[in-house]
Amino acid sequence: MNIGQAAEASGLPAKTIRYYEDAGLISPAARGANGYRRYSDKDVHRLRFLQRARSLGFSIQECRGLLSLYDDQGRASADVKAIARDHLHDIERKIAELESLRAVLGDLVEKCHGDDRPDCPILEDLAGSRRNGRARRTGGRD
Amino acid sequence: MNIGQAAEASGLPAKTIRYYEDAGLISPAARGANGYRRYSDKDVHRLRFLQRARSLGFSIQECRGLLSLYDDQGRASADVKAIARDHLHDIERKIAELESLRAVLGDLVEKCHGDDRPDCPILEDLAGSRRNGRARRTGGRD
DNA sequence: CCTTGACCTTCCAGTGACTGGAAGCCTTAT
DNA sequence: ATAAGGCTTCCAGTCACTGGAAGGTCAAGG
Repeated sequence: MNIGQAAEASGLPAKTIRYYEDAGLISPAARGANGYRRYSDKDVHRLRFLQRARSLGFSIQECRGLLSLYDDQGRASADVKAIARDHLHDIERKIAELESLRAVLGDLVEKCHGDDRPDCPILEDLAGSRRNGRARRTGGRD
Repeated sequence: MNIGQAAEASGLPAKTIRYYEDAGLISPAARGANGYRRYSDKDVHRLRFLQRARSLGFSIQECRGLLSLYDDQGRASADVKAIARDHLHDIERKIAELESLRAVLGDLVEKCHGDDRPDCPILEDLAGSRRNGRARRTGGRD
């Protein structure tokens, strides 16, 4: 099948499939006499693997690792688990960060009366007038 | 003061300050006879505003809006609140997405025994063998 | 006066993972 | 013949920086 069908079947845009080829995630597709890429069911299976892995938030690098383990019949499941667990921790860290942002922002949004008057606790916080309850940490970068 | 001091005082890297100037977030800094940028306390205050807003996850576009409201004495706090609330909703959407990922991944990680044998529920899931409890949706993009 | 080092300048390239678009070839149907 | 739709390549843009190269400036020390 051509790239369009492979895209349809895998759930990945054709552009993304070409990109994955460029990026070395998949080996260069076979070509027909007209120069079009041709995909087998096996290729599509691999593309779907990628689609699923990406939808779970694995990076391209992680997908590389997962695919190479998938191909390796002698793999240790511990290696797969390690990749997944690392990724899980990443996600948990991001959730924690976002929840802290949500707490602060939710607070500020709640405090702002949101009418046509100009005074606004949100701007006051941003401007660094720290005489509203919330403590301000210096530093504290990612 | 020079850009180094301004960076120190605002918590933003010098590179970022130059970038903000380029991006039109702040007006071009005054220059000394040597061509160095010079910053007043007022400039630093603005930089700190940006630092704080960015640390709350506001995009550059949103910072533009917040700054212009900050400058506008006749603003309506409702406009500030709208920006903040939109951003809050963004954050909440992201949290929800990540939590759903966490649920799936946590499940998979838990199921994988993680030893030196090759069979692995994580890879099975990615490969689309859907005979492990979890239902699979087709589509379901962002 | 010269050097060293820290600081500043500009400009260009790279990040991650695509996405959009231009310019042009291939195929099929009318 | 022509129009459509699909395919090809390549280039640029996204977002918010970040790193690095090449070079100018400044203060201190020998």
